[in-house]
Amino acid sequence: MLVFVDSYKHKDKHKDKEHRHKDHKKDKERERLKHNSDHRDSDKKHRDKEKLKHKDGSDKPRDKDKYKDKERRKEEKVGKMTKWIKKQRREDRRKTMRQALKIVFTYFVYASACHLSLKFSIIIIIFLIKDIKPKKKTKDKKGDVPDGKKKAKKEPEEKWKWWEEERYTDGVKWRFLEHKGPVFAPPYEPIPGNVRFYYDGKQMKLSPEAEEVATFFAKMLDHEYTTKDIFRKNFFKDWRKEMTPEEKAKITDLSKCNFTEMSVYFKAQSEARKQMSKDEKLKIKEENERVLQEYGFCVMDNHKERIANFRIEPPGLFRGRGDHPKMGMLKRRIRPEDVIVNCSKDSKHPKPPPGTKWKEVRHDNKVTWLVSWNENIQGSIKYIMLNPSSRIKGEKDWQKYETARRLKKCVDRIRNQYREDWKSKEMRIRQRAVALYFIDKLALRAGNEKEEGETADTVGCCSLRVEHINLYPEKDGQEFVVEFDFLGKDSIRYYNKVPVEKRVYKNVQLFMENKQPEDDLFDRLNTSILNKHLQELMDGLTAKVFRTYNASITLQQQLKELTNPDENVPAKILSYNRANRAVAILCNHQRAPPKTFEKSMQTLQTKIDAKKDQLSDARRELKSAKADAKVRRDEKSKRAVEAKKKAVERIEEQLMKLEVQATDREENKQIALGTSKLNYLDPRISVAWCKKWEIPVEKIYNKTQREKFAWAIDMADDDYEF
DNA sequence: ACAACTACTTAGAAAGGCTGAT
DNA sequence: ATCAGCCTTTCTAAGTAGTTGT
Repeated sequence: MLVFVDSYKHKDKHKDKEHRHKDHKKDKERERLKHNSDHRDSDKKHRDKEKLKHKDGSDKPRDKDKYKDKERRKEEKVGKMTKWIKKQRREDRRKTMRQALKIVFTYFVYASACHLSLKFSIIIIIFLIKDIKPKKKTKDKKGDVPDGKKKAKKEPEEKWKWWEEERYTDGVKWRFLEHKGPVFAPPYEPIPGNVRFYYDGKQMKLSPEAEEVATFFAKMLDHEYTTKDIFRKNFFKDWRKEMTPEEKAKITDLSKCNFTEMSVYFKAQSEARKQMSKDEKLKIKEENERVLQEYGFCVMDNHKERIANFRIEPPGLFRGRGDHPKMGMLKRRIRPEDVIVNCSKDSKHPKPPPGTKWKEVRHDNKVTWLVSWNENIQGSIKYIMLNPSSRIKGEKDWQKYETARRLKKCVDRIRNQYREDWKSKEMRIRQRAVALYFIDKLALRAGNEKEEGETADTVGCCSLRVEHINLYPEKDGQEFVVEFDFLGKDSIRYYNKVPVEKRVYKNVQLFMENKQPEDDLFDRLNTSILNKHLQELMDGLTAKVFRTYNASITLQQQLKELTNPDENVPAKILSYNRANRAVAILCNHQRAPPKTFEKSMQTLQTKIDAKKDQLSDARRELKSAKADAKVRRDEKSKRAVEAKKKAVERIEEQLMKLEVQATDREENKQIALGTSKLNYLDPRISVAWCKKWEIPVEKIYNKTQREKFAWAIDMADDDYEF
């Protein structure tokens, strides 16, 4: 909670903006509440309470220019907004009119065909038209949506700026929560009779239960998973559990099972799906949209918020990452009876599908999830939660970066501290200090201990084993080199050779003494000891804060270093990507090189070559035009020279762009930028950079990312310092 | 002190779908 | 109109870290 005191101080200069904004907003709120007058009394009470909370804050003198500038920007915005709203209303009226005309027309066609009387017709028409408008109103009421959201498919007229409101401080996550519950996986559709399964060369009809599990395997037949022993063993064991006694008796060897017809059938199905007509595709799209509108949103504290994963995971075969001991196991189908629903007491509770019951309905506002269920592979709990653009996720994200910024203020002290601790008499303190040094310097993850045999064998810092490191007194001209080679999260390999300080080197040497390769390097340390220590050094400090801090500070430094003010926009963006890349490398965010990488690189090179040819042609033409102009000395040839010059410049620029693109892509071959961008880089750094160099923020963040980082885009100025 | 449980963030792969070239 | 190639979205596994119970 203390975290926010800080951030609020920082926000002082935004405050006047907030106030003006709020008045405007209040009016809107009032209007909306009028519309929703029948919507839950208690809810309204909360809102009133909330409103009271927001009234505090004082006006402090501040930088005049900035103030003016902001005001101007805001006015522009508001002006645009009203224009937009008006336009929407106009369009709505037109739409209504068109709708009415259509109904009348349709009716008349029908009426004349049926020879109905005019009087009767008029009554009917009046009735029909009357129905157009009220219908909309009921819709608005129901969804608790600021109107315009549904009518206009584009952006709703004004996004809720939750970051300008006060937060809950008492561990309460919400006061009101209403949703429709999860969407369940569609029931199993048996395959047609002509798609057969063979056991030991003979056709065999499977019971629906066994057949369903067989199809899971058949769908994965092309994947190398299905060739792995553990996968096959786990699958077969779980499959047999679904078989009838007869099937069980007969099917005893997986290698005698022939799933090819099923596999071919599913491939044909997906092919057919691709070949569907536009109309059919549109229909599916519309249906998906309908489901999204119904189940994809919830109401949390008076605001409609997007849900991240409203669909319950369908049954299938578990696919772990890396060498997972449980790969191939059957992930069972989740039924309403497995599901716990969380919502507020005074909300309209979601209904379980007809004839079913929820496992439980609870009203716990100390948590953020809407739905949970137990998963059968690891025995863990799965949740349905909100989208990253939601208040509840955004606040937390913002808070995360504020904690990292607080670390920035005391990181020197902490670094000095752990350097001191390398000399400690106590082994546990030295281990702690060395581990922390690695976490800080190399951005390693904390490394919780894991239950053996339950998951793939991966490690983080605290769980490193002797076998994961090698020591070299000297390597490649550097002294005291530690070589790391281990599998980290998602079984991604971490390989790095780092020269370290002598003291660290000696310590590691000592930690490794008299140990087997499979022994823990830090035998006196675990994540909870480390985090407890960190907590003492700074409120809210944990191991992962170092990753966030180092990632963000690296981005900021790299941007300062790499951005060349004289370069054009694409070149600046390349610099941004390079800064981003430096972070991704630090955090070891890797990806499998795209399957089409070589090819796409080649086509790009072809394009570059073609562009080069084009450029030399253009240059030649320019030369001859110049020569021509020298001889002729008339207006026309002069103009021709100018035109050629322009053409050359244009082509030069295009070539530049392509070359930049090629460099960017090549450097990005095995590196994934997305993860750091989404989870480690304070978005305000990027936003500030964009503003400073007048780069449209869309060049850096796509639509989803802009939604997630709306708070940062709104509040960061060009001079923001992490 | 620790193990087990819970809640939430971080992660890469795969699927989906858009777009510009042909 | 089609299709490849790319970016976006979805999916859900795999982490971190706090809490609870023994």
